[in-house]
Amino acid sequence: MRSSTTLPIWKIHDDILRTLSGGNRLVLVAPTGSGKTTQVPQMLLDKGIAGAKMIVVLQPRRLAARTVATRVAWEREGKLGAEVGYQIRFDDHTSVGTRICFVTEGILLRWLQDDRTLANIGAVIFDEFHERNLLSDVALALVKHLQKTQRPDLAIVVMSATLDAEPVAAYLDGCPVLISEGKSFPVEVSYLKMPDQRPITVQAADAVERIINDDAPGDILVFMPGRGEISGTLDALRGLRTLERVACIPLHGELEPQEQDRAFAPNPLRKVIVATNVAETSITIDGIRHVVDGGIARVARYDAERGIGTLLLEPISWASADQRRGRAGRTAPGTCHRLWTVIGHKDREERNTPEIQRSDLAEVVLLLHSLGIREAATFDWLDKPDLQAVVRAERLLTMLGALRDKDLTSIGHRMLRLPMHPRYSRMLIEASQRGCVRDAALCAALVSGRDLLARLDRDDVQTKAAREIFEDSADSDFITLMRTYDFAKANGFSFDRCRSCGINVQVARQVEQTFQQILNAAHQQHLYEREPLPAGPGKPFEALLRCIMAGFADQLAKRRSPGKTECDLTDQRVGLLVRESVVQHALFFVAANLRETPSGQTLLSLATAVEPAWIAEMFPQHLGTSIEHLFDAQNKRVAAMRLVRYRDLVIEEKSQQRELDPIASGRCLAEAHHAGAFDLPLFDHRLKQFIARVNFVQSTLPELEFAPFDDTAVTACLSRAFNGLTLVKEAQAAPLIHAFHQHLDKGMVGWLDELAPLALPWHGGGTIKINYTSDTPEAQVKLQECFALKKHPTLCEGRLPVFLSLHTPDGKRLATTADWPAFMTREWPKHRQAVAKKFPSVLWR
DNA sequence: GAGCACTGC
Repeated sequence: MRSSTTLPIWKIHDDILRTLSGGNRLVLVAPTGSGKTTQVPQMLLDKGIAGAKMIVVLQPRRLAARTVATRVAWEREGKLGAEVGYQIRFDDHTSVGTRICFVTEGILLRWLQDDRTLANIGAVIFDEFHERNLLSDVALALVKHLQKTQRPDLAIVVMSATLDAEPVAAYLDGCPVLISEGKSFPVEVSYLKMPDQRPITVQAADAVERIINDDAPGDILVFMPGRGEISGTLDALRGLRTLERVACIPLHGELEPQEQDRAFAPNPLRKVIVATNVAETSITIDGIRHVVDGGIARVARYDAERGIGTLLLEPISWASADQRRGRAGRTAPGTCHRLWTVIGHKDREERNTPEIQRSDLAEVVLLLHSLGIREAATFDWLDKPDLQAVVRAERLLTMLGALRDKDLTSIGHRMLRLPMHPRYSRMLIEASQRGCVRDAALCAALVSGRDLLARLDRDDVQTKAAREIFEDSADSDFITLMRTYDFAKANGFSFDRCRSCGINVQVARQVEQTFQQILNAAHQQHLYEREPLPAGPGKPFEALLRCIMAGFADQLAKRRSPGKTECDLTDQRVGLLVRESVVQHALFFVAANLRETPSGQTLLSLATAVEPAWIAEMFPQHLGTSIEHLFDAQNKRVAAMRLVRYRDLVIEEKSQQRELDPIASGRCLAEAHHAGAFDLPLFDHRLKQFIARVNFVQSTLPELEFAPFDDTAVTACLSRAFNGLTLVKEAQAAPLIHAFHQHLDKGMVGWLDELAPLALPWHGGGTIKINYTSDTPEAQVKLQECFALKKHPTLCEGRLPVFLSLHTPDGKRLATTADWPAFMTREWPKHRQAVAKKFPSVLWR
């Protein structure tokens, strides 16, 4: 055996084994360089912790699973795949004798479906758990559940590189926590002295310049949120004011492997690597001594309310910043330059939002159902998912036919055996009915990984032209992808031929593998038996288009007008079809991809043209027909329409003027008026006074129970007035007051005249008019006529005074009063002299 | 008139 007992983790070797001999759970905090990944599984094996069973080590990435397994097999001087093996997608290096097996998270979840008790596994080790991936959270929850129910002998070890172990330990019912040293070097952290408003790219280039001019040796790693910012930083680095020449290298996930290799390869010049989050977790580069941290990252979030994903620029958490800092101390002491202030640091989140709280949960909820867990929302999670997200997942699974009343259906059972999102597995099941399994499997494979086609630069006409040969159908963007794959395959996945069309060869190869795997799985599920249906009179690919619709019917979009990209979706959602889509003309399509931009627009992509009739055939339960009266603004009239809706989205409308309903038509006109579609000249002062008087009496004497007028009541009265009418012209000529009187109970109109009369008797046998349409009832009176008043005039049986607006003989308002006698004694003396002087001909008291 | 980090069966 090639012993590695000098690694720091060996210092707690005895503690680890004592804990696991006495109990079945352990949380192990061990930073990078401790040797935990390679050593802990061997310790468990040599001590016999798992008995004769297998020790499984969960890895978040395929590459890590393979390299670590290789390393451990070498240390134990065995052949890879014998005592020590690994299994990842497309690659199984295990045998009956395998005792330590490194697997990716998806593999363990597959195993769980094949054997709910994991009968041949004695210990599960969760490595890099601090990353909090969706599937590792799910796996831990399920393994804990299993341990508590059928497998108390199963050992669980959660390994985390950060000290933040308390929540996991508490989740595992307060299990022991052991802490190991790492083998890393101190990293000196510095912050901005004050906030800097310049672009982050420029700031980063400045920081790089300072490091170089300080004569601090070693390579530099710069963190940026995305490709745009990376190239911006590289541009800024070209203006570097240093004597030393450096090699500036971009690094992000979309690069071809050989391009990524530049970051690892030795370089005669000092390397300045400008990277996305890949360099935070997935990729480790030796020799980095300095980190420049822009402090922001693109984070995927999921709006469960609307079922739309977003990619947001967000400040990174403390946990992320610490992880990034650590990248500078792997081989020697280093420095970390944070492009934010100490104050700004305090405002940041402590840790990242676990992926389970920002994901579409359809696949997870389906998996849980298959394991007999019907209530995903209240399951025993480390961090609970959003209830809305669970509800949405269940709704989707129900639409897809995988669940019925929360029970797994036979369709659901078959969907579970297919390694893909339930939308696509549903599509495959549909394909088996329509004889296009091959095409559907290819479509699923095409979207299973990274993008097959690289994003086009705005001005890259050459690639754009080369790509147009793939766009031979305007019916689906999937067909374009299929053509692209055909091309790559026909050209033997040649790097050069593919790249000139912007095809990512690596992805194309992966698609080929995925495609074969899916076909095999489909075959095992007997999804391959039906003969292709004879091609009907429909479109080419019609069967496939229908299958795609089966998976995405809830993302049906209706173009607002031909040639435009604005679309209406169900649930009042609105979206824009992306420009690159080939589906630029179809009135209806389903979008396999919905996402929201930071500016709040919903973008629809991966579109497939569909016919409304297909929806009617496939989802009759979501269809509703109704005669509705719609206001036709153009012709200024009511139109009776027969509407067919898929959920709330109108997919068919037909004029049905003969079935016009007089009451509905009147209501439609009234509502159109309320929405401001036309004016009503007969909605005059008299009517407004009537409404105001009723409301006035109601608020002053509520015990009389006058029915007040709000918007709804007004619209109801207008509906009555417009009963049987269809044209705006008719509505405008219709008498209204009677319909408003009917709003009150019989006899109340007369009563109203007493309580809130239109006019009050006045000095010398005349009357004064009362205006009720302002806040309080008010009358304009001549000041000199008021001197005859004994009492202030009132309304509502003396309950409220009329506001008297007192006017001088020239018509100007002098004052307002609700209490004339008081005005006479207190206010009038102040005005008297000036008024008398101005109007000497009047006799003033 | 517009846009995108990273994984995994």
